[in-house]
Amino acid sequence: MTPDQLVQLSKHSTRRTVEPGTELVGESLQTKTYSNIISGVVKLSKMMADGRQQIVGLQFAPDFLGRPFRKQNGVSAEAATDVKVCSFPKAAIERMIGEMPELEHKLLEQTLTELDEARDWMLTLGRKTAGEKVASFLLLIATHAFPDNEEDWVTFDLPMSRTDIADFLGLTMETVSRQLTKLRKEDVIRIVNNRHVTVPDLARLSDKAGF
Amino acid sequence: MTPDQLVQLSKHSTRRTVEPGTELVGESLQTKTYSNIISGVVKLSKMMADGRQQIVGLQFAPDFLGRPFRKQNGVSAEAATDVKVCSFPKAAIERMIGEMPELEHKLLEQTLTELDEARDWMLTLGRKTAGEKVASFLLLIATHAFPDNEEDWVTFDLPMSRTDIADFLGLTMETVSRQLTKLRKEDVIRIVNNRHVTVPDLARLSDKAGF
DNA sequence: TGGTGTCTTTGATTCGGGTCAATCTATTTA
DNA sequence: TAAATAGATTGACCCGAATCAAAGACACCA
Repeated sequence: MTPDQLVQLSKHSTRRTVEPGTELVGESLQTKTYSNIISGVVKLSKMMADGRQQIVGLQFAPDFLGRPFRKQNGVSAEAATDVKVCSFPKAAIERMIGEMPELEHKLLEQTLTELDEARDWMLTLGRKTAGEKVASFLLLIATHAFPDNEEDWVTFDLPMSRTDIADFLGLTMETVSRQLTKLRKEDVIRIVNNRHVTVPDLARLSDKAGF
Repeated sequence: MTPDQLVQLSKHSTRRTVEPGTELVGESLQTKTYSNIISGVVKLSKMMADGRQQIVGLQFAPDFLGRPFRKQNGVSAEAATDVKVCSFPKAAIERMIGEMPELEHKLLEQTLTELDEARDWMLTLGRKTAGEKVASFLLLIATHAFPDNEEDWVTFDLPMSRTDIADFLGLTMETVSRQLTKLRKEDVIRIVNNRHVTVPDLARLSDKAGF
């Protein structure tokens, strides 16, 4: 959004910081607010009746969180890391959208981006091997953590646990762990402290991801 | 869209009917037009360098086809059945969107619907078994073919081949065939002529799909 | 200092779906 | 009517990832 729009919005806004695991949008509960992510990572997930879970998207700052004009379609949003959000009442947003067409346009742009990302991920889920999936995940985090990184290497913290990664990739925890070990042994990545990852050569990781 | 909007659009439109297999939006080629699907089914797919393919969405009448304000993100669109489309030049649409905010709103609505469907499918791809995947596919076609069917049974034609179904479900042709046979033996479905399917009890199919 | 719980890694085994190959069924063509 | 072709089914076997189980690593706290 433009600074102008943000100023307008901030009049009705409340800020808060939440811990990993906090439910931001309940699966069925009617949320009365929309939010902007200031910092941190939010995971969107769906669950089957028997408990099988699939993470269907990750949202990074400065994404918008919430569904104007829609009930939530069985998706729940939960903080993956510490997350700072800025929330406004549903009514305020919907009124503002009516007044400012650009706002709706921005929303369309973000939704189209999310749709593209969802479809990319469908290819990953449906057609890639476990090794390619894990590499794809690392690449996704690497590029989103530093969107305009120009170097051929990166270093970053994984925003989630092995179990969450598995739920994002349609694998088990054990398989994720084994594939990470494999990438580590091939020196495609280095890991310290289970969470901190260094990728010395992004092109090599990209190869492993199937591109 | 409203009849009014459609009349406006039709002034610049051209209609055509294409055969199954026709490429409607090339993966990289800059398409100059947007289209409305009048009838038929269009499949959207992504392909990896080595030929692995994933169908990432199906579009039915009266969906809109094309990406305003966007380059195509490596997705190609191809007629699955005979398809009637109504196309307009890119410039005409983008001008009209500027003039009529409702049009952009409609577009946002459709995009949100597609996003929900994509995320539902991610759960199917990532977490369901082969049997559940095939049942989910049949259910998807059944509900889209007759969106406001009130009966507990349906009968319809599959809009695509076993290979296409496999590419949609992240399976092989052979596995799709085996699972269809299994459902047939359990009398969850009946198939004549490879394409024509009857579902005598939608609730039972729904169970098989994992709901 | 040691204990407790959580997360991760590693190992052994199993199994669902893939691969390869043969057969069947329809439709088209001669 | 037969031959050719394309799509679908079925069978035998194999492999990648799941499952089950144990051990390691680390933080937190008594």
